[in-house]
Amino acid sequence: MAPSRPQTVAALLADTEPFKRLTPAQRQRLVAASRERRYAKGETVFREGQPADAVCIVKEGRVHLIKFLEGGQASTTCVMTPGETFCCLPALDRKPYPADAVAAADSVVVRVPTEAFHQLLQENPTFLQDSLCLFCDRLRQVEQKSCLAYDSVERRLAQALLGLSKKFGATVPLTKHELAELAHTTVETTIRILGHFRKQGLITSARGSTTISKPETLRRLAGL
Amino acid sequence: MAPSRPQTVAALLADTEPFKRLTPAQRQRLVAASRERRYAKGETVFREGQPADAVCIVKEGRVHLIKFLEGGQASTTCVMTPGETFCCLPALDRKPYPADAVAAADSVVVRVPTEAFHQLLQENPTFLQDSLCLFCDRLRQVEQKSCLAYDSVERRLAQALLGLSKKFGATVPLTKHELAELAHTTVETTIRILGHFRKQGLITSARGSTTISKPETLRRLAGL
DNA sequence: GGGCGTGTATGACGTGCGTCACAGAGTGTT
DNA sequence: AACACTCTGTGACGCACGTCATACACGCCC
Repeated sequence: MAPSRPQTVAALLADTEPFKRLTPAQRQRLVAASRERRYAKGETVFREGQPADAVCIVKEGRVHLIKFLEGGQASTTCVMTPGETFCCLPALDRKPYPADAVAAADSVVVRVPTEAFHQLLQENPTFLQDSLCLFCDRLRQVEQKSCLAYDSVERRLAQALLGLSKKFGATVPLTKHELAELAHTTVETTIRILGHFRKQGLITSARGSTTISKPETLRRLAGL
Repeated sequence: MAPSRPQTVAALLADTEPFKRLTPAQRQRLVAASRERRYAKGETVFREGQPADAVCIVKEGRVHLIKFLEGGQASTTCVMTPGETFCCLPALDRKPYPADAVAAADSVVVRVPTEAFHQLLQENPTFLQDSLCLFCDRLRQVEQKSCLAYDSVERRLAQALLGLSKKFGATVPLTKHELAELAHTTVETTIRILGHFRKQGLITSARGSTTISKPETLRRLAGL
């Protein structure tokens, strides 16, 4: 069997936006051009400012998109899980990657060359339309999120947990440190506030994971 | 002369993104469908959640895009000046307006019906491409900005001033209250920090405006 | 076993900035 | 002139949260 396992990749694409509505033949063209790569935990997939040579899809593991603020403080803007596509933005406007991408666990990533993606955009108005809608959604999300930035840490943490539970289910496999980077705060504050949540019976917490026991109450607390 | 002054509107469109590269005939079609309206200071152009019936271009005055946070606190996300187009997002995905738009001064706004805009998108791949690029830029901007949210108020104010000076020149005609809403802070803190800037000779300030005297130093302070 | 790195936890301390209270200066309106 | 309203400015106070120090539990490697 070939190391790139093309049939599996095709199945992955068939199930992820914006590739869902492509014909099998079109998908096959992308698959043929794309390559699969394994990243060890902590390894960098790409860096902010690099020319964007590929659109990426997570196949296994977990990849974090990270921005570095003034003073070197890391802030993860997004947690990508299997089946999620990231950075089609550069494929549309051919500008560099807007953030760092780092494997937060041992991961497998499918890389579709920007060229192939872009060519398909030109040829296929439906694909263009779908990509566009994906983008509009993303823009709305980001605008929404930038409003939450001014909430209290308690709220941001509650929202981070709820967002992650959509991807992972009730138990979220992130360390407190990773949660802190997501909620733009420090580990200490994160631990303290999760402590409050625990005392209220909203969550239970273990080494490397925290599980939500009362999502409703947490949602109220998050202001949603 | 007709009250909508079509020839002036055409000239306006010819000079603003994403309409620049349209042919005069195509622009004329948009102009014919669009309407000009005057808004008094404080008047609402549209509200968040309303169906988006028009793409708007500021012709005179100043329009603020405003989000209301939990607790009713207003936060202006964007200051639109003459020649700027706002809310093409809903024209692309046909979803509601994502924010309130309020005239911050007596203003004149050209409203291009979403339908006309959308139809042109379908017919004209170049126009679609240009709109797309405008969007990608906007997405990058917003992502950038959402990082700045976690900076100190001092930095956010410095950045707000510098950003505004690109549109208005050295003297920025906003009240301290408006600056506060832009930097997501309170009037009191804004006044205090502008006070520091003034003592350092970076700015001078008057009723309803502040003028930047040392943009370089301010830029350093803003971390840019 | 003993070291070492990482994740979790808790306390003490300082501070940026929001909140409240008050006041003068400018502008418009009757 | 008198009043109301907005804009600007200053001081006092409190609190959420960042910073620093310390400690213990767990896994990994020699």
